[in-house]
Amino acid sequence: MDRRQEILEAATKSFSLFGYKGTTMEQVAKIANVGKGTIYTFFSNKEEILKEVVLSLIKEMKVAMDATIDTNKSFTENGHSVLMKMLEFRERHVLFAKLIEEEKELRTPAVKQMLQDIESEGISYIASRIETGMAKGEVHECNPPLVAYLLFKSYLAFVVDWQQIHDEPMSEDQILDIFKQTIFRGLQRQ
Amino acid sequence: MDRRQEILEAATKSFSLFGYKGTTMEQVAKIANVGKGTIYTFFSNKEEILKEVVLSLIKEMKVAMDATIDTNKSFTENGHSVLMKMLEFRERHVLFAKLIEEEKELRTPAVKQMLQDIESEGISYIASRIETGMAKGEVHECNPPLVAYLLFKSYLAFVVDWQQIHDEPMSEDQILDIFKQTIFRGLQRQ
DNA sequence: AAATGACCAGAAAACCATTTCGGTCATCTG
DNA sequence: CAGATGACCGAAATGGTTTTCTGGTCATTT
Repeated sequence: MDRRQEILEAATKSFSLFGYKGTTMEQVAKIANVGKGTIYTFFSNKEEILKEVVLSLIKEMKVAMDATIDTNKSFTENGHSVLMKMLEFRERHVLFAKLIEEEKELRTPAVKQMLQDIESEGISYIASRIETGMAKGEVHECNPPLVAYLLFKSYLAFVVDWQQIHDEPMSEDQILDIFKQTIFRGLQRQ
Repeated sequence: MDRRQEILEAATKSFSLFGYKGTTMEQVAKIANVGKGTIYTFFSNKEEILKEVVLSLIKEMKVAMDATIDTNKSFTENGHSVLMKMLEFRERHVLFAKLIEEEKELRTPAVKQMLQDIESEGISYIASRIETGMAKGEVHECNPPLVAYLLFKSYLAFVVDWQQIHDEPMSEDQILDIFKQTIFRGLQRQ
């Protein structure tokens, strides 16, 4: 198998297990069964590896979001599902969750940047959903990236922030309700 | 003038200047022109002083929000003004800004708690506005605390988070637009 | 009776010796 | 001789020890 790929997989494993900071190049080399120097013939530095690993992560996330979309369902239903899937992915995907933890605890700048990139990709995805909704006439004229940003941050607030203050997490039904009563109702045409 | 009040004012000054952690009891005593021991005849400990100081801060914030409300204006207009005022207060009020900075940099637990309390008071205030809007029939039936939470978090996202990624802050007009097109439209009756 | 500041114990800071790690490159090997 | 390797380097992180600082107390003073 090609060495470049082996290194990427080794790095993914190690990042998932020990985080970015907690991963040493020696460690990656050992898992990938290559010498440390070999890594540097494929990648210019540790951060480049993280970038590439995160690129796959983003692809995975998009696949997961694509899978939730049902063309027969309404914009609201699909929008809700996609946003919930994105946030589920956030906490279930081992590497993703590890990076979030690391950003919170260690504040590793490289990790912060990566998380922003992932977030921004997620928001773009939502924006494209809004655009198709607009094209279909299901959704009012609006600025899709802004509305996508609003939706993402709002969902994040209810799914993630909420349970950090209140004892129990909000149920998905409750979340759907509140958004149907507010943002989705505002977006819906007529 | 009464010593208790002097101590509170001294503490407010010092907290504003040096933050909670950066303030020593000796410092407060000196500014208040009392002996250190005297402080403990009025307050059981440092944290109690912070709590009391924050109580005034909350009062100030409520006064500022009350002042923006114009009973002739619509729910949307008032809601927007109140939320913007709250966020303006957040960054303009010296002590408030200092506490936010301290929470971000030092993560002082006592400060985190205080900020949560302030936030929760702000949200309650919005919730009460929504209730009166509902009573007037201007706003759809809904769960005011949840909607208030949504509004607060969304405004925070556009006012605070936005400019941490994008180069320039979003203009108030843009913010009003996006909310008119989404949440406020969803809330508005007919 | 109220105020005070010297005092104490534990927390934080400062210091520094030692280790670790990302990245390089002279050497090796197939 | 092209590609792989790991010993090596300087910078950064770690950890352990000493010193300083600070919240809170309380015997003494006013």
